[in-house]
Amino acid sequence: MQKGYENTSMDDVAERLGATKGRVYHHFNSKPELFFAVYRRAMDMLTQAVAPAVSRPGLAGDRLRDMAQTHALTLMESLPFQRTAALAPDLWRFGRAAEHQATLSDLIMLRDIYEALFRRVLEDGARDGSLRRFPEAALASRTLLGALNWVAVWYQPRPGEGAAERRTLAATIAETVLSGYRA
Amino acid sequence: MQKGYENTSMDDVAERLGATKGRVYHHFNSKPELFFAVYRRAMDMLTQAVAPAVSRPGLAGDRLRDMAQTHALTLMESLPFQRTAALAPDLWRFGRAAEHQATLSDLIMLRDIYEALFRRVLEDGARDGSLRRFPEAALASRTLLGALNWVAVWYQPRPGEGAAERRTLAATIAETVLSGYRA
DNA sequence: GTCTATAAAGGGATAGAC
DNA sequence: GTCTATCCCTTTATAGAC
Repeated sequence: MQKGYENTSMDDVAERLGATKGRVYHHFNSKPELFFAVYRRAMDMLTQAVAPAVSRPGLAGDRLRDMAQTHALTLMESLPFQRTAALAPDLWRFGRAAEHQATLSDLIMLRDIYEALFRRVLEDGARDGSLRRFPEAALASRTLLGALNWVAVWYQPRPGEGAAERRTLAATIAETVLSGYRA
Repeated sequence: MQKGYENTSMDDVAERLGATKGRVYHHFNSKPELFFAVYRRAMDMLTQAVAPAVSRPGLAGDRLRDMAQTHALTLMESLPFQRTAALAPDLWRFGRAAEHQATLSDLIMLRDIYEALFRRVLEDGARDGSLRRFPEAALASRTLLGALNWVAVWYQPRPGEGAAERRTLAATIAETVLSGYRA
């Protein structure tokens, strides 16, 4: 999170653990695999937090607001994982080595599945009338997730900030994005 | 744009030019300075394209829509610069070396000034009634720019796409973001 | 499971010829 | 202004002791 993937050496990782590289390499075969584990966990946390709202009964507009709010909140509460993942949106840059292809496809699938949750609710909303009807749901879900994911980059906990403040912030973000900027 | 900053060697850059490193180093003192030049040009293109709409007469809501649309269009039409810049939002990761501090502060200032253009119009809109009133204009401008900048990551020209299609896409994006997702 | 020591490779940067 | 040749450091990864 602090220096980015490329500028963090395995020695840096070990030092943070108060150990040496041997320990790290005992648990992770390579530096990319360590990153992949971080990325996967970031996605897992998001999916587990957000999925319940997808299929809950009620208007799609309300579900989408809950999803957006939960997404923002989860970013804030697992920031080291989420910022690391958010700063590497170009996952394919690892793709040169054939050994990583399978893992990469898997992670990209996780991300696609996650984005599809939002697309689905957007489409639900077009049907039940609680959300606008977009010519391309993919475009709408991308701008929505773009606004939300950017939180992982700029968010920094304020001194003394607690869970309640974070929830309020997440709610404000969700409300802003869902309702737009026009009066 | 293709491999990211860290995974692109100076030899790669030279090869793309059909030359060798000597040529590159004749024009840029170091790899970071080459990146800084790319980043600066990306910001300059955005600022020059968007600034006119900021102080134009008319409702802030209309100006903000033009700004958003122009921003998205500029991202698409100068994608190699913009994606490179967008994939390095954590500029401070270059900051270890004292020699770069001045340049970095300068670039971060450019980015802040640019974001301030959006904040200013958001505040204009709160006054003239064409935009919502936000408790924190900074938060609103960030989610707005998050949605827009994400375009630089996912956008890929479609086969045969022309300037007209791009303008339409940019307009749709701006409209989506400004008006929100609710019906 | 963790350490020390070291191998092996890559890539940023420079010197000097042309 | 560009090229060739090379230096040198960083960093990934492994071997083998404990």
